[in-house]
Amino acid sequence: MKAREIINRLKLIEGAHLNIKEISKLAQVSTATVSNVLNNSPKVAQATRERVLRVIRETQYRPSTIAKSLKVKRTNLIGVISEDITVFNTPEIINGIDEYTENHGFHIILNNLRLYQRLGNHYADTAKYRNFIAEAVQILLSRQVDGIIYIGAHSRDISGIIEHLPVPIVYTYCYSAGAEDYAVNYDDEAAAYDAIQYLIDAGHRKIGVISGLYDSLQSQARFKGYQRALLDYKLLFNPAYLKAGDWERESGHALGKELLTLPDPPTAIFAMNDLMAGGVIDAANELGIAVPEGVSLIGFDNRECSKFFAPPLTTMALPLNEMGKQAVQILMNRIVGPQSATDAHDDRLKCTLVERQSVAKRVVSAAMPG
Amino acid sequence: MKAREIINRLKLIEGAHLNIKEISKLAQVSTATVSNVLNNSPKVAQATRERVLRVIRETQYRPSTIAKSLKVKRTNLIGVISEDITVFNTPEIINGIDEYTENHGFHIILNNLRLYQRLGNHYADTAKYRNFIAEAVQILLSRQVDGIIYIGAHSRDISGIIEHLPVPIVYTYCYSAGAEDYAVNYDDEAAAYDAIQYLIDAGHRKIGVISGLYDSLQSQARFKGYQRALLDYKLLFNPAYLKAGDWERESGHALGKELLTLPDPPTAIFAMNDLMAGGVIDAANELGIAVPEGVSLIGFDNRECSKFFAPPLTTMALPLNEMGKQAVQILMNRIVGPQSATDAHDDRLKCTLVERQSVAKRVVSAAMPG
DNA sequence: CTGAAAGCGCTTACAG
DNA sequence: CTGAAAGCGCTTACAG
Repeated sequence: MKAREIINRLKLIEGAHLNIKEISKLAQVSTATVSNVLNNSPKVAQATRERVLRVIRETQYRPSTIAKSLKVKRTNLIGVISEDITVFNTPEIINGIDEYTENHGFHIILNNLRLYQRLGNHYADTAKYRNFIAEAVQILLSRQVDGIIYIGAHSRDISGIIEHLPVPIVYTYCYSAGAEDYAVNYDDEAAAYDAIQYLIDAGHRKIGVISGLYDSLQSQARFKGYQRALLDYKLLFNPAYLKAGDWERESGHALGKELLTLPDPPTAIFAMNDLMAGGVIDAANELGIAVPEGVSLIGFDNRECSKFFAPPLTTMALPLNEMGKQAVQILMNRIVGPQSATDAHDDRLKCTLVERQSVAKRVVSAAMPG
Repeated sequence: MKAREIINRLKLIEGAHLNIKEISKLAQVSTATVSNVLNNSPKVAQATRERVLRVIRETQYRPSTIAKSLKVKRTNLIGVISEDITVFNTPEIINGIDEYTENHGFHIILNNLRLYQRLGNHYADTAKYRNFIAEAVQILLSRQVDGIIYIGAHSRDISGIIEHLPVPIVYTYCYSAGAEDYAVNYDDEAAAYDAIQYLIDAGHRKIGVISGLYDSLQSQARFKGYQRALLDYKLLFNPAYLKAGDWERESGHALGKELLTLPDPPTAIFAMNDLMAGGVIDAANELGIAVPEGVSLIGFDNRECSKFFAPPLTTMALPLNEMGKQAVQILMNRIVGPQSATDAHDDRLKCTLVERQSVAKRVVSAAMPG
């Protein structure tokens, strides 16, 4: 068989890739026909198609995506810029992106900014920052990506850092307020509301809060959710129950202690992240107060470690996977049709409570609403 | 100015990319010359170079990597296949890869197998497994990657799963015993040796061990390191001090209890991962034994949660970042010169102990060696 | 030092 | 239904 011969000869050449021309010769058709069967064009006769397919199979021919991309001006490649892939949120978001792209013939080219590693705690050093991002964007563009997803290391506004782009971009785990920008995040306010509601449903009326850095977007939004829940359930806001932390475990420890040693201490505490919730557990242990019997506790983030706390922490899980999926979905809509108007510019996905063992039910007088 | 006019006209076209031909016209040279300045060829006159450079700057021209790749048959793209990016080891390894590639003009195209998500606890289901991997490899090859890095989700032998490839591949966080294969991992035996040595140096003579699954490569290698340290320090191996766990926290709890309730209990325990070390802490708490005063404890992996244990856990840190760097370095050596013979086929990097607060010093009689 | 031309491996009107 | 040919945006001998 002639084909076999040629194949065998080609196999001898180290790492030889066949091209469409060689396939067309082996199948005795034109390259156009090979291309047509490759792309499932209906206009090729069944017999011809089968002949070509057989040659492709036998030669294990793999068409060059590169060459195709050059011609069709579409790479089916999306650039993912992550501020820092070692931050807990990022891998899951990438996982979500990847799941979607894989099912749609797209692939990811990753550009990891390594912000924490390079900037340490000066990750807010905007000048360097801008440069890193601009570079990453240029690199991705020269690779002809069809679109870009930008994954923040923590929620904040990065409006105006990335200038007008020839391809669509969507932000996730960060905000951008430009009129044309799309961002997908989770709904901090609703999540806080749900957490408080859960505590109220469990019979708690005196609910302390340890916030993150007071001026952060998240702290503000979550505080709003807290207030709204109080309002809806006709509970009084007691300012003594509100403590502003800094996201670190130690602040949960210190502020937890303050809360728990109040003359009329809260029966439940909402810590705005799991780390600070861990600090509250430390404080409770020191004071000989059992969690959840003495004080109930609810965290935020569903960090891996939270399930190893003693007791395992009830906490709000972030919809990380979904954020990735949603981001890439919006991006792909914009790639195919730039004006698919149905997508939200500022999408906020729901968090879900994961119930573990840090919240206890309290009996409450029947007169209470809710 | 003529250039300006043309540029402005071009800017009007939505998302228009300039190409080398247009640049050559604007600079009044041939495309060959533009290409030469782009590639820093020395054979272009200074004046010409500057003229071209200026046009490039003014137009913000970005050469197409795609087109270049097609011509030079090199994409400077390396394919990264991760078994599961949400597993704790993977992001750091990718971080290391990325750091190296970025400095060498290479980029990463990521293919995440999502094994845990798709196979659940059946991640050893080799049939499906093989398929996923084979697919990923084909996809990466059709994208013309110059090489592949395969990141395992846990150390194990995956020899023979990936067949002969037209591009080099290096494995990390898993083994492949093929004669032509390269793998980079960490040195389990040395790490265990170092951990035990550390305990011995701190004055411990009765050292318990909780291994992972007994038949895993890691457990075996680490057990060897344990034995060797005992031997070197002339300590007797007491079989009662060896317990085989299953990597889960609960087994650390149960086996820790067994160890601590022995008639002559160990004064220190080496748990082969942080999760089981956490279980030992649980056991100690239940028995009213303080860590490290009552029993010293050392873990393995330096998982993020280990620093939140009470007390913060002393543990072996995995050289994840370095593994990524080393893997890509070997890969790049093989890409440029397939026969760079100096690289180890089975590279094992050193772990480093991170000292926290779970190990206490013990006074030991002067007669003891070491 | 510079340019004309061929070619990388595909796709896509277009003609037949 | 099939094929010849042009072209995507680069690079690279080669000639001058």
